[in-house]
Amino acid sequence: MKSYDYAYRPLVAVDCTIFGFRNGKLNLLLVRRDIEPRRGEWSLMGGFLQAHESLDEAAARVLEQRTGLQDVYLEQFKAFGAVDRDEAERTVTVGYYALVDQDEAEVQLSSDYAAHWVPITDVPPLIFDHNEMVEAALQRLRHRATHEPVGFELLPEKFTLTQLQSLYEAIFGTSIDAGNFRRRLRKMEYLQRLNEKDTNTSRKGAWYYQFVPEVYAMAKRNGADFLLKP
Amino acid sequence: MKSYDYAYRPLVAVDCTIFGFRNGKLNLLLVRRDIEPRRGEWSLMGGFLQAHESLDEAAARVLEQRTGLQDVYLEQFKAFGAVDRDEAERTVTVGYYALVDQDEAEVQLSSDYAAHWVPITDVPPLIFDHNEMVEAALQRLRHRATHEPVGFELLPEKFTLTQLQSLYEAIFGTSIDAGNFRRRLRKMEYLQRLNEKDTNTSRKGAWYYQFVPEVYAMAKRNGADFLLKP
DNA sequence: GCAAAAGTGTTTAATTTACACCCATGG
DNA sequence: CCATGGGTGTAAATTAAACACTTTTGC
Repeated sequence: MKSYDYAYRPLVAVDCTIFGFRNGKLNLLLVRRDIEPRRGEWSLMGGFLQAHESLDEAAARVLEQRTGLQDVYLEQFKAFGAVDRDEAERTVTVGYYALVDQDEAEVQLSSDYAAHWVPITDVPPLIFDHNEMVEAALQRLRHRATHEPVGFELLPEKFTLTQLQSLYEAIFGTSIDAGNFRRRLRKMEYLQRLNEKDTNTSRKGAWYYQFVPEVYAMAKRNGADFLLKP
Repeated sequence: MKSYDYAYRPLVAVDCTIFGFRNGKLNLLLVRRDIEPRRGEWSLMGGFLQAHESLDEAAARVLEQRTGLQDVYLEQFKAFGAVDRDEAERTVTVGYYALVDQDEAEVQLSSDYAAHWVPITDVPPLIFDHNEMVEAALQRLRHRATHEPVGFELLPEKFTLTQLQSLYEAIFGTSIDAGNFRRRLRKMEYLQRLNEKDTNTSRKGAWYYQFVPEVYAMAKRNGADFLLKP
């Protein structure tokens, strides 16, 4: 039974801004667009909403179809609805950003996806309003990363505090005092030090750490909250 | 020239969570729904996106058509896209919240709009996922109000510091130390004291203040930023 | 004069900041 | 033995929290 008798139905899409981290740089995963118009130009990964899925599910599906990645951190950040934003046909799109472990992602990414990582500091011109979307996604990521422990999604399971600092410096584009940064981390019981060192970058070796979601959940229930200002 | 050959086109709507402030209470403007299904039940103000307008424009139009209000603060906070959120037909809706001066709004609101203010602490069951939307809008308002000077949108042009404090207490549902609150405000040059007192609530009278956007814009360029934690 | 809201000041504790310093080790 | 990244400690400065205090004025 239909009660709404409106003719106007725009297309609805989702677009994913996919962040990765490697060698101290925050990166973005872009693809060459494979349909007209603008075939071959740089674009975020997107797709149209289907009848059987929610927006969140659509974003996860697009991500999996195009990269093979599952169970990644995904957050909606904004809907974009300018009349002419898509030159071919009116399309309202909902922007999501994803945080992936770039090392792991690389394994999944088969070459025919035509996907490429580019540093966030050097994003090429993208189709439509995608550059604007990237900017909005980054802003949201910055905010989320200061207030919630989502940064870990960009790192491997095991990471050193120096890596973590480097990540935050990349996200915020600033440099951080190592002493102060580490002191704050030391108070977070949900950051568990492992009995293993990373000896790749120094003679002394750096302890590996691990984020333990269960401990964080408990700390949160007790009123503690995550805060890492740049 | 159409390049996309997809059949699935959901309806796209916008819904407005309208906040007002009166007598120390943060309120929400609700309407009785005037179409089936769920005719007569409490609902946010919404409407369908039209061909010629952006999402932002649609939200402003819906607000004006239903309340007569123009030039109000409107911010998009989230898109909602669960498959069955609207029982009649698949509809993706984009949530906006509005901040209005309730005194001014009351003048505009003609009675046949069937609109009613209810305190945010006592929101009745709403249709579909509208209660969830209200919760999300409130969260966003709380965040915005701590980091940007948007609270003033809920007050008349001239207001006292006591009113401002009461507003923040209502937004956050906490009580605030008057001394500390005022000390922080004293440092904000863009809060200008007028040569006029409000004598309605005390024998001594309280100075009226005014928010001066130009001065704030300049302060912001110089790196100052607004911060009012609850 | 006194109640009650408006408004100021002061003391103490907690955080932040900047930096100096020690540690471990492969070459 | 020393250069280098890893890691700790601390003093000074800033900010936040709690609360005592003064001011004004209609009744």
